[in-house]
Amino acid sequence: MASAAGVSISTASKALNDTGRMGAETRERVKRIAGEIGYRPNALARGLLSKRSFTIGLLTNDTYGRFTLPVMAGISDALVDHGVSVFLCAIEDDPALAQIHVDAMLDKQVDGIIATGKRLDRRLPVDLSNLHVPVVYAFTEGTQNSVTFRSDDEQGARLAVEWLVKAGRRRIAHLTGPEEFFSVRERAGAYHEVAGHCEPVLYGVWSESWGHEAVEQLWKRPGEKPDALFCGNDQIARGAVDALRERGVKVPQDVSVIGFDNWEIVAAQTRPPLTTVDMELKELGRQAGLTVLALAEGRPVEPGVRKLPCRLIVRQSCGSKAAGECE
Amino acid sequence: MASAAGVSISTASKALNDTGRMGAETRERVKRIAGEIGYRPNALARGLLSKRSFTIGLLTNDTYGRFTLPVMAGISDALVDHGVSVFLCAIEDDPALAQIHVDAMLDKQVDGIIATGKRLDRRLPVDLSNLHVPVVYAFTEGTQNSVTFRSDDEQGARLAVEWLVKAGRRRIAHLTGPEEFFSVRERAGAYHEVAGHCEPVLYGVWSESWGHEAVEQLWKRPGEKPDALFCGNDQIARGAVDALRERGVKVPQDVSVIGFDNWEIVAAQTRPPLTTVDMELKELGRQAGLTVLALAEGRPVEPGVRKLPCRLIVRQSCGSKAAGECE
DNA sequence: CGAAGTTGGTAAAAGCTTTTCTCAGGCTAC
DNA sequence: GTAGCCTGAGAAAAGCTTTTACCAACTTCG
Repeated sequence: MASAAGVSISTASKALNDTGRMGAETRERVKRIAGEIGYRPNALARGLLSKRSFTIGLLTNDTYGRFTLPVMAGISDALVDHGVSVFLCAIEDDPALAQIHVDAMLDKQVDGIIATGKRLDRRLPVDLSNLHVPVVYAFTEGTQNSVTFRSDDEQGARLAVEWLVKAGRRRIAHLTGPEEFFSVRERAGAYHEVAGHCEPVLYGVWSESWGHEAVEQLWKRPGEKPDALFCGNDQIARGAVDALRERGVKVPQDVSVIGFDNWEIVAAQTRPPLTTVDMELKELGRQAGLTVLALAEGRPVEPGVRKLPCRLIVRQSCGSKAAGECE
Repeated sequence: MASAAGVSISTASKALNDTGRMGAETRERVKRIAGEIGYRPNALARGLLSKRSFTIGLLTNDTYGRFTLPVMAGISDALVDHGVSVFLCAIEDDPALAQIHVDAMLDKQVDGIIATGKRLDRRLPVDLSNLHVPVVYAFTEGTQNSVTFRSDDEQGARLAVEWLVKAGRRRIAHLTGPEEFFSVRERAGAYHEVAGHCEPVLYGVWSESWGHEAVEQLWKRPGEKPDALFCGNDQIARGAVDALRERGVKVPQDVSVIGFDNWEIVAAQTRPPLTTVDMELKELGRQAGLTVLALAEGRPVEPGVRKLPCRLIVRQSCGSKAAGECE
């Protein structure tokens, strides 16, 4: 114990926390000795008293970590300065497992829970609505009166299509995932608003092979071919780019392609590298982290859904305006 | 408090923990009431006394999560039954950040730490050798007298090359990553042992474009072309397969290709899907978790490096023996 | 010089469990 | 009938911090 090294016991606490009255010299001495012997207060004991464990839980059903990892990075980034550590709990759509993890976190007196997933329109398989700790939802559907952070897919899609239009493209097709996904419908809606109904929307699945196949379908049709493809995610875009290359269609000279997600492993390795929409998941995580912290500290937070803007990542699959490759 | 509902205070503890002497009827009653009011003991208070927090830390510098996520899944899988939760700390090769996370974990009295990374021959940028909690290394280089789990890359490579040989391939080339990687040298060594020195080893970088370029190099050379490629990872393999397709070389009919890592997003989306070597990282995580738990409980564990066997995942890029496609 | 205020520090309680000790009452046995 | 034992349950301590209350000594002022 640090106090043994110094002179007292409760004085040590006050010295280290800069509270209470005491001689400046005593305070300094205690601090110095504490530093020398590497004293660090026991967070368990502290938490027992303060009702704050400086710990939060991150619950996710995203096994691949495609969405969870950036969110986690943002949370951790925002909270490490506040001394908060994060329990990561991967529940694989298994309600029983989810409940076990939630119980374990509550037992450990987490200050709050962030729920995240892989889909904006699905709930985690566990009810978090009546916990006595704050819950924030990020990239998953929240409950009534909760705080939910999500990407603004409509704005992201608009960004992409407007970029294509500005580049002079007029026959912009949209290849995307299953229509039952909320974000698919949102992105398609924005696409229609900006591009009109000149080209069809092709719904499919989230895979490269679907992107490949969709291009086959489009190019087999009679009449003019699209001069741009806005794809629902990077995998579809990659499949599309591969299919175009095999057909001898040049990207970006003949056709511009834009993806969605900015999943580097896919987007950056495509030839040419994909221009794509980044959902800024790290920023989303950062805000979710700060919000759950605010709630844990009792600061008021307005409930509701916060849409965070996406950002266009320009690579070579579309060419840059500056370089004039899109023209 | 549960005791208020029941009759006493310390009796409640004994009832719930099945310790001490007391009437069977009392014990049952306390348990029943505890269940009814949903009483759950405070893990902080319990940990303060027992010196066990039922919490461990996972330290990683693998930002993508390619290696960390499966390891984490294994750890969590093994430890959730024991009531242990996991702090995930992503340090990005930043010693200061790493130290902050380690300190935070120690403050929170973690029962142990698992260090993991993205490379077998690199240390994390923080010294964990003299902590007063057990440390286990998984997929990263450990310290003297530590327990380290790693994949048996030699055995994995042998598995792959033997499979090619059994399939009748004789001119097996090896495209791989930078020679300074320990696992690259180990895999190349095993390759040489099994395949002889019939074909060269092409060292490069861990990217698709290198796989692509390596195939160009090989096929530009005069003389017979390889009839199989053993690639250092799935990305290289994917680049190679793409290059072969563009040259009109059929996979797996003309050339068999095997990758390494079984990174599903790459391996399964390649056309044809890649046969590849899986390092069984989840199992590795499971064992690391059980080991750190054993150490935390004071059970003796032999120090040293444990190599875990890899497994061959057969997809279509090599054809299966059974289907006779490799012949 | 005595009363009031200031200063520097300690003692104690609280937070929640678990474990050990103690105690009161009922029982057995001599 | 009483000494000793067993049983069931409560009291208390420990684990580590923080906070509040308190106390002794010293200073200041009338």
